Amino acid sequence: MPSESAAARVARDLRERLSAGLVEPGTALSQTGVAEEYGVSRIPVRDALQQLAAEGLVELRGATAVVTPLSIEDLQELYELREAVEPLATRLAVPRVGRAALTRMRHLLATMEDDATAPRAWLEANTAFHAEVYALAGRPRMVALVEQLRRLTDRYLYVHLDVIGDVEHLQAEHRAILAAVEAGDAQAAAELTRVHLASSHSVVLDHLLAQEARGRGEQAGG
Amino acid sequence: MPSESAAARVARDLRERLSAGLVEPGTALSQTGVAEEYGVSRIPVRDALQQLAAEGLVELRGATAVVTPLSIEDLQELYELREAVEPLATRLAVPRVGRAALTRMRHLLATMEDDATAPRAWLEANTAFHAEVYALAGRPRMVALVEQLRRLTDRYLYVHLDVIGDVEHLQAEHRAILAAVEAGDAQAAAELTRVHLASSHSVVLDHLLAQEARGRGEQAGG
DNA sequence: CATGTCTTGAATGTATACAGCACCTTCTGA
DNA sequence: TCAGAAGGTGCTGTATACATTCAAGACATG
Repeated sequence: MPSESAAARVARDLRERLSAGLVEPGTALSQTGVAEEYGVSRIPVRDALQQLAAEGLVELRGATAVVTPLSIEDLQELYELREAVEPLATRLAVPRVGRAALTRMRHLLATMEDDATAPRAWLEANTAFHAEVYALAGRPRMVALVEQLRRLTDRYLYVHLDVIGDVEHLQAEHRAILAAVEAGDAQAAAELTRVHLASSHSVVLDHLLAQEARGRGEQAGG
Repeated sequence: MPSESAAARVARDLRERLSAGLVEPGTALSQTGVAEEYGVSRIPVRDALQQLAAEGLVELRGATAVVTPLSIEDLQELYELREAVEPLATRLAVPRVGRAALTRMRHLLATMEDDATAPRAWLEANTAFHAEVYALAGRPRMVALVEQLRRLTDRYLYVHLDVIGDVEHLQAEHRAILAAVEAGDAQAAAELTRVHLASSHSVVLDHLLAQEARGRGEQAGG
C-alpha cells in the first residue's frame, strides 16, 4: 500500500476539481470512466464517490453519481448555513487566537490586498484567512462542516473568479474582522463575519443573476 | 438487484443500531465482522461504513472504523450546532406550515403527553414533532444536516432514556413551540426552539455528569 | 410515418481472490 | 525470568469476474 490509498487520492483530486468548478455541473461520473481515468479499479472509485456524495459535491441519482448542479436556491441555502455556523465558530475561537495566528492573518490580508495576486491565489488566501480563526475554535465537527460548506460555495465563486477579488468592501470587511479579532471582541468579530458572508453572497448572486439575464438575452436575440 | 441494495440495507440497520446506542462507543467495526454478520461481502460493508463515517457515527481511525466515542465536549459541540441551525430552519419553515402539518403535530404532542407512551416511543414522537416543521423549510441540505445532528445526539439521549420523557418543562416548551407555529410567529418559534434545545442539552448534560460522578464514586469506593 | 417491442450494450452491485501490513503469540537465548 | 526475534493470524486495500438492471437503438407493425 502506498503512503496514501488510491481511494483517498482519487477523492482528493476529484474534490479539488469539483470545487474548482473544472467539471461541468450535471455531468455524470461513471465509476468505470473515473476508474479508467485514474488507472485504478472501480472499488476505490466507489469509495471516493461515496465520500464526495456525503460532502454534497456529487449527487447519487439512483445508481449513477452526477456533479451537483448549481442553482440560486442552493447558493442561498449554503450561505444561510454558513451565516449560521461561521459567526458561531468565530465567537468561540476569538478568545483562543494567539500571536502566531494573528501574524499569519496579517500576511494573508496583505496577500489579498496586493494587486499582483492572481484571482485564484486571492481566493486561497481568503479561505486560509478565515480558516485561521475557525481552526482555533476547538470544535472539530464545526470546522469540518465549515470547510465542507466553503468547498460547496467555492464552486459558485470560481465561475466569477475574475471579479471577486476586486470588490473593495470585501477587503474592508477582512480588515474589520482582523481588528475585532486582535481586540479580542468575539461578539463583534462574529457579527462582522456574518455581514461579510452576506456581502459575499450578494456579490456572487449579483453576478449569477447578471450572467443569467445575459444568457436569456443572447438566447432571445440569437 | 433486490429492491434495496445490500449496502443501503447494512447502512440503514447499522445507523439505527448506532444512533440507538446499541453498540458500545469505541467498539471497532471490522469490515470482515460486519460482512459476516449481515451475510454479505465486504464491498457493500465498505460503502456503508464510509457513509456512516461521513455522518459522524463512526470514525475512521487509520484503517479500521470505530464507533464514535461519546464525550461531554462532543455533546456540547453537537448542541451548539443544533442551536445554530434548527432555529434558522424553524424560522424559514413557519410561514409554510399548513393545516395538515399542524394536525400531525398536535397528534404527536398528545402522544408525548400520554403517560402510557414508552420512553422510546416518546423519543420518536419528539423527533417527528420537530421534523414536521423542518421538513417544510424547503432547504434540503439544512434538513439533512439537522437529521444528521439529531441522530448523533440521539446516542446520548438513549443512554438516559428513562428520564428524558419525564421532564415537564420540555413538554411545556413543545406546547409553546406549537402555539408559536400556529400563530405564524416565525421569530418566536425560532427562539423557542433555541431555548428548547438548550433545555434538552442541559437535561442530558446533567444526567451525564451525575452518571460520571457516580462512576467515579464507585471506582473510588470499590 | 408513428409506435411498440425486442435486442444489445454498458454500467452498476456484489462476490471472490490476492497482496501487503500490523499486531500478537511464541519460542529461544542470555 | 526477561528481552528479542520469528512466525502466524487477521485485517485492510485493491483487482478481477460475474450477474443484474437499465437504457437506447433497431426493427417490425399498425
